[in-house]
Amino acid sequence: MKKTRNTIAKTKIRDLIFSSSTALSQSQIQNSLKGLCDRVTIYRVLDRLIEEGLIHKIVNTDGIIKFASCHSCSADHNHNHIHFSCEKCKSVTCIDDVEPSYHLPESYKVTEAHFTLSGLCPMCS
Amino acid sequence: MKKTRNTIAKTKIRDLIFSSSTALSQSQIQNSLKGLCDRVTIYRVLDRLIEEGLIHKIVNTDGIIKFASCHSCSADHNHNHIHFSCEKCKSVTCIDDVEPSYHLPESYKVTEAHFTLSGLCPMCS
DNA sequence: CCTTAATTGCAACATTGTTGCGTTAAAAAT
DNA sequence: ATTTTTAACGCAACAATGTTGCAATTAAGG
Repeated sequence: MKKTRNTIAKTKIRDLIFSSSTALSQSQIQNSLKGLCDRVTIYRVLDRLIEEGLIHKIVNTDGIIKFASCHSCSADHNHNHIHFSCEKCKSVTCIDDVEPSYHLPESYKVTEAHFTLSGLCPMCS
Repeated sequence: MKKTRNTIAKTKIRDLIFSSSTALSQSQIQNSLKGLCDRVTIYRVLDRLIEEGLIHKIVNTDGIIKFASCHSCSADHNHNHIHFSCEKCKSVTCIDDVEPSYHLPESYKVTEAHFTLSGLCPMCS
């Protein structure tokens, strides 16, 4: 595959996501960077970080897209863990090591599970 | 609360959603209506139908927002059922009567569960 | 039929995300 | 250390989705 380069923007964005306890949206990242790079660059860097398997994309219950680091899933790269979305502070957190269970009619072929619980996080409750 | 009126647009949109086996997006509805009303009106009608408890909003795994009728949940109005999102035909279906199970640290207060499985639907597999 | 306020259309705007293209700058090669 | 290659960048433009204000329309009750 293509070679990738380590640029200032990429390093900063990766560090931001990895040091955050909650998932970050593109706009949150943009605000943190305070003009370090163009808006478009952030989108492209995020795409690359996903391709490289360093972060994953989360679609929140309100439709807002967030990005979080892959730590627990680095081995088999499984994103089927639970996400928690706080209705008050809007934070999105990956709850590792808790896999949801379900059952479905045979006729469906499941490849991925997206499971988000919403309510109040420990900070807000 | 405010009184609501039955308009042509509202009736048509409600019928569309109720007669569909899968959840519909705003753009799908707009295409079906073929200029019956303005784009803005569709958004406002959808908001009203949600307020009235006739339909519910689903955020799909790709971030696209869809709307489906409330049938099984009319009694206690519970939307904590599973949704299935087909990766091929992009259809979103409510799987009724199947509630997912999970467990979470005590410190979280859960009010809603959003559970979507993606893969291939019976038609596409 | 008349009244009133819920609903609509239109224009304008905001946000989010994408694409093309010429320029810049990592990182390998010399 | 300098040159070369091309990944990555900034900028402008565009597209899709959703929201808001306001004047005009119209459903529904009296």
